Amino acid sequence: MKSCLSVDQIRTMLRSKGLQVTSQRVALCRFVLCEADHPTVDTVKLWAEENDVQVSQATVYNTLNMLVDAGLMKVFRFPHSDRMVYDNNVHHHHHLLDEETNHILDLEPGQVNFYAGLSKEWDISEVAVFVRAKRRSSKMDTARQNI
Amino acid sequence: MKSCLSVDQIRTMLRSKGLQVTSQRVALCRFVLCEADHPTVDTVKLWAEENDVQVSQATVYNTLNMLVDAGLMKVFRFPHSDRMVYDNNVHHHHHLLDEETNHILDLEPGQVNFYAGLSKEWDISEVAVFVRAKRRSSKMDTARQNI
DNA sequence: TTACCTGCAAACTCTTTGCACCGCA
DNA sequence: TGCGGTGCAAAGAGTTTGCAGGTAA
Repeated sequence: MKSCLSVDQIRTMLRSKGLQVTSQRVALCRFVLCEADHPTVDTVKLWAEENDVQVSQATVYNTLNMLVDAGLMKVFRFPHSDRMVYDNNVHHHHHLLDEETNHILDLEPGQVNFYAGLSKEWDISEVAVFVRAKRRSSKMDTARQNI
Repeated sequence: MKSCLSVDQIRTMLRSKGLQVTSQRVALCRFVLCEADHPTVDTVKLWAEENDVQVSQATVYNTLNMLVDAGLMKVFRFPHSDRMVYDNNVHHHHHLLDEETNHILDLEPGQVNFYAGLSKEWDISEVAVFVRAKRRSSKMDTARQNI
């Protein structure tokens, strides 16, 4: 999760991308670029209602998709859900689903080592790894698994 | 892709799962369990129309979901599409999307080696790997990549 | 002032469900 | 004949779009 951005930083960021600054956009950006963790449209709409940010569902969709188009967020469709999931981590990474809380955690590429025995005729452009797991204890270590 | 099943084999298979045998089910099973390659409901409905198999869209959905419930197929939701994708390979495996044809190919677990540097507190229950790739030549070899 | 953003509602897409009819056993 | 499968249509869920009015620059 990124450290929180000020309103001015958000305004500057939007302008630098050629996007108009509106109160709804600033409010949503502060939430989805800083506070929120893999939000869906529902999460964002609910947050807005609870924080007296007046915004319609359509504007939530439009704003999130605008941020994706501007390269400030990514959007994913995961196997466990039929909702679009937005992510303020725009770098290449993978995902882990905590099966108990249904929360998504980012896995940095360095945490995942992958070897594909593919024919060289295949030019891999992207690999997406989605791990489902449950927490069991707190010992730090690494685990090797064949999948 | 499995070798094709006879009508009698399909009837026997359905009965052994306690499922009633109907002409629509036999026809759809022959297609989705043998011929079809990662079909969606649309693919199946289109095939039915082109092959004079009279079946409604609802029955296609119901039949495919019945086969999934019976353990004869799996269903996936992939990142590149908002459609359910059905698969007659019910064993654990991964997927490769041919970005040019949009076809899905199965990757057997042995083709994919995966090492996750997770804390031991995580008990991994499933790993799904989704590879996007383009074909480039025909030399057989293996490729190592960090993801 | 003008371009474009917002809110609302309706449209759209994909999937599921309800119900009368029909077919398998 | 009876259970349950089928077809049709409608309902649901999630997302996108069209348009009138409002706001930023």
